[in-house]
Amino acid sequence: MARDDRDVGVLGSLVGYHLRRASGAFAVDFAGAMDGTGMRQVLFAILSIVESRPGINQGAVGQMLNIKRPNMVALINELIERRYLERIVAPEDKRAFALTLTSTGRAIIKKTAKRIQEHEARMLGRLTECERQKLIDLLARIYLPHD
Amino acid sequence: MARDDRDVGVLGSLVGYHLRRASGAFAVDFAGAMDGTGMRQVLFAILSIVESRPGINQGAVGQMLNIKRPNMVALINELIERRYLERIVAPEDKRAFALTLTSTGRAIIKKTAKRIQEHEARMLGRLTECERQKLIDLLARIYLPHD
DNA sequence: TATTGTTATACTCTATAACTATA
DNA sequence: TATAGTTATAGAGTATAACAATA
Repeated sequence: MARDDRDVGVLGSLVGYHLRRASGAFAVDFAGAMDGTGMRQVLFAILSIVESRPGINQGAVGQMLNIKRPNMVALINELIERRYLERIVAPEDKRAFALTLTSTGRAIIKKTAKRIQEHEARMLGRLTECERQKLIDLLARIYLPHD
Repeated sequence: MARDDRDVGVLGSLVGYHLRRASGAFAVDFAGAMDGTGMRQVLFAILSIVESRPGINQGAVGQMLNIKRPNMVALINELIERRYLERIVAPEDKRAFALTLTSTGRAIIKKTAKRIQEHEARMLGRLTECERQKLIDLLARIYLPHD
């Protein structure tokens, strides 16, 4: 039973509510961890995908992250302006841009990844490693299409 | 191991990323479930708390939901204009408003709560009841202050 | 015709500073 | 002086429609 001063009514039985709160808490702590770097959750996500899939185009990145194409434009421009990404016209499709990390981009990933690991450890301090794994498994089964 | 066409790099090992995606998926499906009602996650959350704690003031609601006081103003106004909430000057503190549900407010909760349960069942179709409980437990341990 | 990236636009959510009225 | 609510405002995030260049 919830402590009386935390009782939120029927809300407390809804997974969607707790997801929203936990996700918000992560976002706030993430922003704090990135203080002074200009890094944001969505920018790190894009960089991570390009690192893993060099030459990918921005539409494909957006699809993987569920970001609409018009909203990708400013995000990619921002990463280009910061010299984290390079874009060249894709040889096999002149409509698309092939994205790759610059050395500056690799450096910012390395720098921020360390802080992000600390941030994760801070947020998950009351979970065992087993629970952490189970949490990722449960979350992925919520939002990923089934196999 | 992630299917190759879903590989997002280091991102995939971060709880914060999966939380963000799962929370986003819930938000989208919630909005669809509320189609035509004008209900939103944050409005339902406020109504649920007022239902559970009649006479509460808006600052206290905001604290429970982690909503800044300036941002509460428009939300409460919206709920008042829709006749879901009433506010009276709190007898014991003339600065504050005591919030209570109207009969219309109780009706919209009843109507939407049914659809929200269906929405939750849809989103959690691949989790057992045990996993659903465990998920709430893990999420609450992430964002709630420890006892 | 369909797709990639783009522009323009609008709405929601979130955050801070400064005000008012009460305490 | 501190607190409850308010106003004004600005930055993110997110959504749709329409366009140019290319497929």
